[in-house]
Amino acid sequence: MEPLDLLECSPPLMREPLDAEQAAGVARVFKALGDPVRLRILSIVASRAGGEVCVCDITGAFELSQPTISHHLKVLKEVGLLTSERRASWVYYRLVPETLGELSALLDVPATV
Amino acid sequence: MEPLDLLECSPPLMREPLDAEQAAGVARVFKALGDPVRLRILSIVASRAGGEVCVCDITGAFELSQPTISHHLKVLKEVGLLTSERRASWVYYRLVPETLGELSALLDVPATV
DNA sequence: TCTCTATATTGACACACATCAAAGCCAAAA
DNA sequence: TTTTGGCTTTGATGTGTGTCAATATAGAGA
Repeated sequence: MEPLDLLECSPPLMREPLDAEQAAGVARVFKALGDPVRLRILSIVASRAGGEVCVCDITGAFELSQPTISHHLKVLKEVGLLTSERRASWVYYRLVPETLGELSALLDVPATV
Repeated sequence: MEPLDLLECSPPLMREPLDAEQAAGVARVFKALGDPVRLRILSIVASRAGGEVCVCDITGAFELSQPTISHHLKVLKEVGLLTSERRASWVYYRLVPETLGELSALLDVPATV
C-alpha cells in the first residue's frame, strides 16, 4: 500500500468540496492522527532534536505493551507520517515532515474573507 | 461537553511532546476528521460562499440516509468544527475556522532546520 | 551454533463506530 | 388542532480497532 498518493494531489484546501476519492485518501491520515497514543508518539519523534527515535525510547514513554506500540508505529508508517530504518538491533523512526505539511496546508483556512 | 478547551491551550506544535491530556483533546478532533464522509461534509460547508449550508443541501450530496448525515454533523459539532442554527424549519451549519486554524498550526512543521 | 536482546506479527477479545429503519420532535401551514 | 416537511434521536447490527499474551524474526555476541 503506497503511502500517500491521494494526499499528493491534494486539492487547494477547503476551497472546493473534496470528491469521494480525495476524501478517502486524506481521511486515512487523519484517522491515524485520531488516537492519543499515536499523537504522542508522533510528537515524541517530531520534537526529538536528532530527528530519530528508536522504538525502545518510545515504549519507555508509555504504560503500554511493546506490541501495542509497534502496532501504532506501523499505522503511522502506513499513512506516510513516519519512516523507519533498521540499524544493527535497533529500528529508528523518523518524521516525514512533508506529509504533516500537506495536512497543515489543507486545514489552513485563509482568513474568512 | 465543551467544544475544545484542550485544543485552546494547544502546545507550540510538534516542538515538545504532548502530554496525555493534550493528546486526548487533539485526538478527538482528528478522529472526527478521520472519516471520508465527515471530511466531505466539512469541505462542503467550508467552501460554501455564504458560509452557511442547510442540512438538505448536504444530504443531497451523498447516497446516505438522512439520519446518517445528521449523525456526522453532530460529531463535527461536538468537537467544535461546526456550529448550527435553526431558522424556521431548516437547520443551518457553519464552519468554525478557528478550530481548523489551530489544527493547521499544530501540524505546521517549521521546515526541519 | 546457541543465546540474548530488540522488534514485529498473530490471535483473541472487548469496545467503539458507521449505517439504517423506525420513531420522535419542532415549526409552519392548512 | 391536525397535518406536513425538515431534522434529530433511538435501537439494532455488522464491521473496525486498541490492547494484550504468545509467538516469530532478526541481528549481535559468545
